[in-house]
Amino acid sequence: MREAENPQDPGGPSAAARGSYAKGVARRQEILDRAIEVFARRGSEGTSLRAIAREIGVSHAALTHYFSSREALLVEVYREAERQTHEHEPHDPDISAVKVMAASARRNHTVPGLVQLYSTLVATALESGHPEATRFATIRFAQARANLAERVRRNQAAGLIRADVDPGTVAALVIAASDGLQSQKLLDDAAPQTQALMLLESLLAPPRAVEAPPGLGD
Amino acid sequence: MREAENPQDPGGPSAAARGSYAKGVARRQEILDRAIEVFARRGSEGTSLRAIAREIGVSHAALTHYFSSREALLVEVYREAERQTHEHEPHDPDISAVKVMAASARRNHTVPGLVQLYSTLVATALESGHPEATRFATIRFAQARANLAERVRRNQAAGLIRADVDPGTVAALVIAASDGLQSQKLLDDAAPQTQALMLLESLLAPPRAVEAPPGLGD
DNA sequence: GTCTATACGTCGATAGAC
DNA sequence: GTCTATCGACGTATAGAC
Repeated sequence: MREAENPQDPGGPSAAARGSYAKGVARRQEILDRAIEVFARRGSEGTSLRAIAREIGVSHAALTHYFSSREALLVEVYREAERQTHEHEPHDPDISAVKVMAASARRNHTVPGLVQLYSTLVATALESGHPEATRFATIRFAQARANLAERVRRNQAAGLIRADVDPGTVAALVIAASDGLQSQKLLDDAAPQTQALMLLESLLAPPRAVEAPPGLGD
Repeated sequence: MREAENPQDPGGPSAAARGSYAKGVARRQEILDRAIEVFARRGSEGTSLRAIAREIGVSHAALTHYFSSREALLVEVYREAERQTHEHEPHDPDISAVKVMAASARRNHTVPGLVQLYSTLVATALESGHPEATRFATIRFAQARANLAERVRRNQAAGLIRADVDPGTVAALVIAASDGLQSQKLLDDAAPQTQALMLLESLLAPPRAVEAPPGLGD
């Protein structure tokens, strides 16, 4: 998803392997880590390039040496924060698609500012003229749908999800529900986020498990 | 989903609140109408206070005479645009909750920039320090959930929706799915927005209609 | 390669003249 | 009621120090 078109955008692991950028990569990583803290601590008041730089103790211009724009930095901050919270994840291939998204939502909720940042990035991506956010969100949705659809197929083979639904459609629905519920929950803590996801899970279960006692259906 | 609680006032200046300045109210409405056009025509490049004012032909300071802040103007523009697209709506009380949201989504999609504006407002509302956007989004979600839950109850009484699901939870799920799918669709026109909503509709239908051939179940 | 200093144009908000 | 003027903060761009 990234290409190293210029020296300030190492992106991939190959940049570190080159050796001469080792310090720069480390510094870049440090900036990212500090930026995540700033986001968590200051929320929407820490999102400006100058505010982040101020808290880190460098000039705002220095940040543009490592990130091509504020938007690119925001995208990287989100990616890194999410990577860190997801990295010690058990990934059982037979957990249901809804449960995977619910667990992801629960983890995201533990990082202050992360859901807000995600929401901002998606909103930015919808506007024209913001190629970095747009690329981020487009790729993210495409990957999420593909991964989740594959999981739905496995779930169907395992009898966890009814067989008469299209995996790609289920994936889009589950992602939309999870995203939308996270926003509702943030605005109103009483919003039934978990219940709604559990409801979706039960609706997607094979019919006999939900509505008829065993031995009657077939 | 829609409400017409107070079309000309929330957060607004004293002119509208006092009600005695008919010309001021008319001017305010004119500004709103022109602003909607600007949004549709210029998208994300027309959202600044100064850009809107430039297109309308006044100074940006003039806009702050009618709207307490850019954010308040944006909220009013969204409300007004939605009101205009929803106003000749048939509102059959027995249309399913999902169909209502699907129809709303379809209408919103016909107004350029409207979904983007909504997404921006919600993202802004999630950040602290933006009381006008936060109030807008909070009220909107609360009202939408209440209205939709009531509709779900009617749908259940009419046998359109299975009786063993909680109306409030269904409402939150349907709203989240609809919102999330609109974003996905805007980023990738191939996203199965309609199919996913139809899938949700069918999953919410009473079980016997979906999963067992007649004469077997009961 | 890393970073500071500086400048440019735009932004939302506000004060005060007419 | 609307303007002009001005403020501080923003993202971006560039020159050049080390």
